[in-house]
Amino acid sequence: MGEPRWLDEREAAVWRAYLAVHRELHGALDRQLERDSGLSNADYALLAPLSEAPGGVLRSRELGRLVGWERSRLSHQVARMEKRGLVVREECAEDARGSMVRLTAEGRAAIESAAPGHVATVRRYLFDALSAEEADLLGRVLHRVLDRIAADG
Amino acid sequence: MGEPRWLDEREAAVWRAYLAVHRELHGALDRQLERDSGLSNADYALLAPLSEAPGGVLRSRELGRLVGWERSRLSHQVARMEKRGLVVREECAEDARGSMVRLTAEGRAAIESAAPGHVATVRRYLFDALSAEEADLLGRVLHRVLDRIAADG
DNA sequence: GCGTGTTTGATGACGCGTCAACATCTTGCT
DNA sequence: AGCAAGATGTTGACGCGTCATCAAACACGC
Repeated sequence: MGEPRWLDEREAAVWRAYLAVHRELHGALDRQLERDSGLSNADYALLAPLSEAPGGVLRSRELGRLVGWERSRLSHQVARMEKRGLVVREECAEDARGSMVRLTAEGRAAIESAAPGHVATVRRYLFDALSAEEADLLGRVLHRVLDRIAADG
Repeated sequence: MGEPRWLDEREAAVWRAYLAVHRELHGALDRQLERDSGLSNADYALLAPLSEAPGGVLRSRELGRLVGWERSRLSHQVARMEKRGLVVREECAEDARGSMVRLTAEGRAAIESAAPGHVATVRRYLFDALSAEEADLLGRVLHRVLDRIAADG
């Protein structure tokens, strides 16, 4: 870390644009979800995999793996959602340490009412702005970045 | 919003990769800053423009404009940073409503010690993974997305 | 001058996210 | 069996971010 290579003007502009997109897109999605169905991004992130799981039930660990969250974050979010009746926690039969997270009828109704608008927003702001080739390239670049971060640990 | 066009598998994969990059990159930068200099991403975001401003002073409104934050967020963050001695708030001479945010010596020392490692991390995880052409394309795509979001309001 | 509407900023409440500490259970080694 | 080590989840504290609300001060028309 002796002599850093600073970002040149092009790179700095890309970085600022990335930060701005992060901020604006996250904000827009959050506002759209909240307005249309009273859900947050965090709610949606958990409801989506739960709604696709057989029976609407997932082991907590598996849910965490699917969304890429650590245990504490997941536990807090599930606690908030349980308080609002979107999910319930149940004991895990195979492993007494574990806990199962089950979608309630209310939770399923919420995700089903929220999904179309959410997807439409992602499409309008992101994919409608990209050609198919650009989307593919973006995907490749993103995976490359993920690999580099994962390689460090 | 009657019949939504769902994301196809390629698009869904790109979207998941975007969310993952967002999560991992933000986390990696946050950990690196915290470890190396006791700063957070939010601290860094404010210290950077302040350190480049003449005299290390900026009007609150201007600082908010530079980082793209709303007033409340900025006010909270400046309050936290003032408590830790990184900045001080002063009255604004030209406009009695306003407030000036001034970098302290401690704040300047913090940003100067943090910057090389922060830039190195951004470079290692993002720009070292991209060719120059890819970085340019990414910049164009990001600006297009920003324009679409801004167009909606 | 005097209202009226706008701009600037601060604050409290609440949800989100991380870290450290903890409790409990499983696994595997001896 | 017994014990150490690891896995799974929860909790409390604290920083981050948004929204709604408030207060103070400017701007502008009258």
